[in-house]
Amino acid sequence: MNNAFTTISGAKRHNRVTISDMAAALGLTKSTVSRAMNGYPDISETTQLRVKRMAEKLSYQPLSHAQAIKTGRTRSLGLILQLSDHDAQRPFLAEFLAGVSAGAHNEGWTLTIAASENHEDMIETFRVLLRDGKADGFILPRAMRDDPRVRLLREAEVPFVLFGRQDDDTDCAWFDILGEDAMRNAVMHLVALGHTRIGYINGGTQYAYAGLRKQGFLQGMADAGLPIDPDLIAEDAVTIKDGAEAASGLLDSMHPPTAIVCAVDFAALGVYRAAAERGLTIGRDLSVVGYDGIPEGAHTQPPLTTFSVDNKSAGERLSNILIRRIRGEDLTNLRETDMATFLDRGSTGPAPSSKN
Amino acid sequence: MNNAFTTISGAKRHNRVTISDMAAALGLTKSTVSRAMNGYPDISETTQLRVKRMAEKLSYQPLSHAQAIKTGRTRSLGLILQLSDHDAQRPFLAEFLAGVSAGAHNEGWTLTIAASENHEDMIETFRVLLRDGKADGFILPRAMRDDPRVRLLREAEVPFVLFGRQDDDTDCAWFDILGEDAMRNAVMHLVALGHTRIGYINGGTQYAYAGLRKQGFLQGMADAGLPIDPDLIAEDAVTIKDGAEAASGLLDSMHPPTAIVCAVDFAALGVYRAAAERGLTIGRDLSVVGYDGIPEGAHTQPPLTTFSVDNKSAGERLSNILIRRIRGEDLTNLRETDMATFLDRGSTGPAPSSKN
DNA sequence: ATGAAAGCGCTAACAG
DNA sequence: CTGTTAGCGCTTTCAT
Repeated sequence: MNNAFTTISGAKRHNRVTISDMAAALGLTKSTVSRAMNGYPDISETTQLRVKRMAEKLSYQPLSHAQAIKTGRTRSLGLILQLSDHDAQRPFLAEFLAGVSAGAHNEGWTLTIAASENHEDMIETFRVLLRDGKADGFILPRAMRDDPRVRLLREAEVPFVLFGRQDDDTDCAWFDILGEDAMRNAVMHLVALGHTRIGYINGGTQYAYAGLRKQGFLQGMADAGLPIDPDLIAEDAVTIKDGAEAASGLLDSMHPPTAIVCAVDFAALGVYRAAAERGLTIGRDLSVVGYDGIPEGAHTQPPLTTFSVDNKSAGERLSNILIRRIRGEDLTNLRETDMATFLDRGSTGPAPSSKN
Repeated sequence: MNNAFTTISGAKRHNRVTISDMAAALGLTKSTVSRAMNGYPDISETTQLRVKRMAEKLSYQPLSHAQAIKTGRTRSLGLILQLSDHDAQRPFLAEFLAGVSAGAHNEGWTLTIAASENHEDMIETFRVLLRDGKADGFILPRAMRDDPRVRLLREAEVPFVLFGRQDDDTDCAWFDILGEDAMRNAVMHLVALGHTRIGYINGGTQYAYAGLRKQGFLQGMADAGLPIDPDLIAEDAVTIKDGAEAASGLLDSMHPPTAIVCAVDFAALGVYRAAAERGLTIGRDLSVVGYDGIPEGAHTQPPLTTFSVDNKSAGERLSNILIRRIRGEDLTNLRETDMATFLDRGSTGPAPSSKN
């Protein structure tokens, strides 16, 4: 261990300002400084201020590891990415991470991430991160209807926050986008254009969002007084391929739809593929609405109408909620939501040729 | 601070096995255990083994914060994502993270990531992470020809490893994919099919890869004895839009190419768009080769011929290199490379109609 | 309202 | 080779 790097990347590289420096500079003891920094009520207002000003001046920031050794907390958020998931997760990952990271950074926290290949792997990763105190709490993206991560963390009494909902969300803080509203609005939009035969391609059924979005679609149809044709509803499409297959089913049915609503953006891209194979022109023979996570620039053919989601601000809000929970606020029943943004790229009514 | 969560997520949640437990169980002192665990040579083979066995048995793992307080190192890799970058970074991010994370995890390390919006932001983030000892070293993705991050870390004497090359790579450990070979092979492949007018759309010029890949293309042309037509070479295309614009230029030139090689996959998708606008059928009127980062499932129209990159194993190797550097190995001049994988999806020779 | 003192889990001189 | 001792930077009783 006695080589160049040991010293270089070793301990007291840049003589950091420590709590002792603070104490000396202020003529107080370390313990007073500590309590003042942590806002204990038994320290006088005056001292609190004096200490905090000095911290500012000397740019003193308690070393999180040193704190962690006593408190067990390290000011770090954990995020475990599940990669066995379908590709759909990928396009918005960067934005989402940017948000989470920003939210953490603003409060002086950091983000520890790990990727897991499968379920056992994931559980194991959680355990290691917790055992070694690498994360004080977790952000759980892509909530599943009955999420095993939730069971695990609930039982371990570790703070967490969900991106998405739960069938049973007691004691869960969550944030979600109201995809059901988007789906309902999609229907209304298409109905206003004159469509009456509207298909629906749902997303991954193990996820909470699928049930909700489907409800939104059904609600929209009901609101418009349109009947539901089971032949025009497909489930569980999360990739382009899935979407293409589902769309093929709908388009080849006895009575094909003039418009298709997709719960997942990738599925919408699949609809394009299926339509092309059948010589159908999107925007004339068929209208497509996609719920959007794919960043604008990554689209070859963006759905004509889309509901885009601000994944970055979602990440930021999730960070904030989690940090507050870890700090001790009782947010076990916090529910926050955001709307997807409507974005029309020129969808049209049903083609005159379509005879329904 | 005195509420439910303080205790819950607080310190000695699960009574961890400490070095004292080890010492007691072994009838040794903490210091001996410590040195044995760290493989100091002044501890007898026998003891080393005894200690390590016991660690295994009790599943003792030194608490990284506690170590960090003395050593300054926390067994954590840093990764700062630059988001102002173009979208191209996004599709392979998940795979890349999976790799980095796996590489870290295998050695018992963790991954701390942060996102930065712009350059100042990034520098600031580096400083904070270093000052607070949140990362022992950094992985720098998307190496630029003359990378400011490299200057910063070199000067601060902090270990790092580059994904990509440097104009001046003295004292830099790096790993890179041989994109230049892929480009050269792309040309040879097209030439073998009978193409002679081959266009080239290069990637972001500030990145090291652009110069290299272009060289590879030129080399391929030279090897084939084909002349270079400057009209058939475009620069700096990293998005679909860029690619479409560049392709438009080439296709509308006096003497359009029968095939186009793209340094960046997104640009290849742009070529598809431009071709479609001109009524050209890919695979008949025009062949396209793309250097691939877009995961298979995320393609609407994958380039006919592609060189796909294993971003996951790249991440893994980068982790490993960095960890070894941090541990003190002198790898300042390590250069590792990998090949892109050739993947033909049925590209064809020039259309008979094209008269050149 | 503040200080003194002990200790968190670990490493690292210095002895012997 | 191993034990003794002294911290690292911070928090936290317990006094005062």
